[in-house]
Amino acid sequence: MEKSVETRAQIVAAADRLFYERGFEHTSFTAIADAVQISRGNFYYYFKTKDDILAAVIESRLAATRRMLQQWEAEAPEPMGRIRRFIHVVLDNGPDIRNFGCPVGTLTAELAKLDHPCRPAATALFTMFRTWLGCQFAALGREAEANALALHVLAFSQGIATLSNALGDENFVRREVERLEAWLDAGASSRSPHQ
Amino acid sequence: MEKSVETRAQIVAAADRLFYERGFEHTSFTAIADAVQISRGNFYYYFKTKDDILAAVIESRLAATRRMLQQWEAEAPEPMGRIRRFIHVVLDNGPDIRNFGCPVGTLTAELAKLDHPCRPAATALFTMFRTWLGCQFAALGREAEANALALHVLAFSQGIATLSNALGDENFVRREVERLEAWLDAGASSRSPHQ
DNA sequence: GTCTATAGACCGATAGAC
DNA sequence: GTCTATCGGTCTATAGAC
Repeated sequence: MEKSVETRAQIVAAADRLFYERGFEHTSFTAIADAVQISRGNFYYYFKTKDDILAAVIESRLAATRRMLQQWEAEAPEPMGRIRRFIHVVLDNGPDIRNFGCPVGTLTAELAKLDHPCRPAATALFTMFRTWLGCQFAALGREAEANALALHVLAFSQGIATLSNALGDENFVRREVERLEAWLDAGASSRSPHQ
Repeated sequence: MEKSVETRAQIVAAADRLFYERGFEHTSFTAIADAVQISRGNFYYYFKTKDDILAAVIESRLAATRRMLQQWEAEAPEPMGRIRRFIHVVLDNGPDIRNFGCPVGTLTAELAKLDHPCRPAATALFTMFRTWLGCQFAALGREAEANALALHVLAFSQGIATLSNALGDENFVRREVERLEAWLDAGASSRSPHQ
């Protein structure tokens, strides 16, 4: 029983990475099974369909994101520092994003095109960030616009990730991160700096 | 001969749309042939491999983009109006972007994950917009930062498109477009409005 | 009779599913 | 480990215009 839990986790971890690097559809059962070094027969003991794996991967990402946000909260007690933490993700994960884009953005885009049943679950990843960012802006006394500000930060980051992936220009990423930080700093001190 | 050119164009048009709506990999030969109402055998008379179709589709998109930019230049003689035209695309194509994302962004992201030989060609679509936007900013007297400003507008639009597709929130799109326009207006009057 | 365009049988490989 | 469907891709046959 202990072993089965571990194997399952390994499958999810391998699928998670492969879905990110190659895309969901382009990743075959065989590729996942090979990565975990188990037979395809054994594989079906854990997951019956490919959609089941995807659901598990998304659930795992949701849990991982929740943990990451909690850690950010612990490490940065002030809302500004927390938001800055989020903004810097695109720099911290620079190489991955340059190679494969944002894991959230690219997955939701793919599932939208596939009209996949797991699409809402993937969207929940976005919502989790939005809610969290919204809370930080609310804590800054911007309750009324908290959601809009959160979405702005989210969208800005997505744009950076997309172009980083397309052009591979690290300087561009740094420049835009600075721009977003400057916007953030200006906004925290004045009431409505960017209308 | 005349007929063949027309059929070829129809194939490219159908593939273009299907690649956009369903993604490149998820679109089969059969699906394209069905859309054009020709047999699969006839299909191979025009294109030998799937990559050939993709290359033709990208080339077609490049040509279409070139035409669109020229039209914008004709319709809006001033750089500011032209840039605004670009910014408004995300509103003009609202439903498509909500359903399928940005055609350029989602294609480059997919090809990056597939490590596809056509990836550079797809990136050229981005570069075409960047160059054009850069020219407009240069015409505004911002030669030194023209490229950076162009990339900012491009990234911002990509972010809007990604979140529009993920969340389907039309109000968000309008809000962010206004924000970007405000940034543009502020930037044109002052030397360096955003650092 | 040649050339263009079309159709459809057919192939090996591999996918997901059980 | 086997099954079936479908994938991208190849091949040949043929219909009609010139």
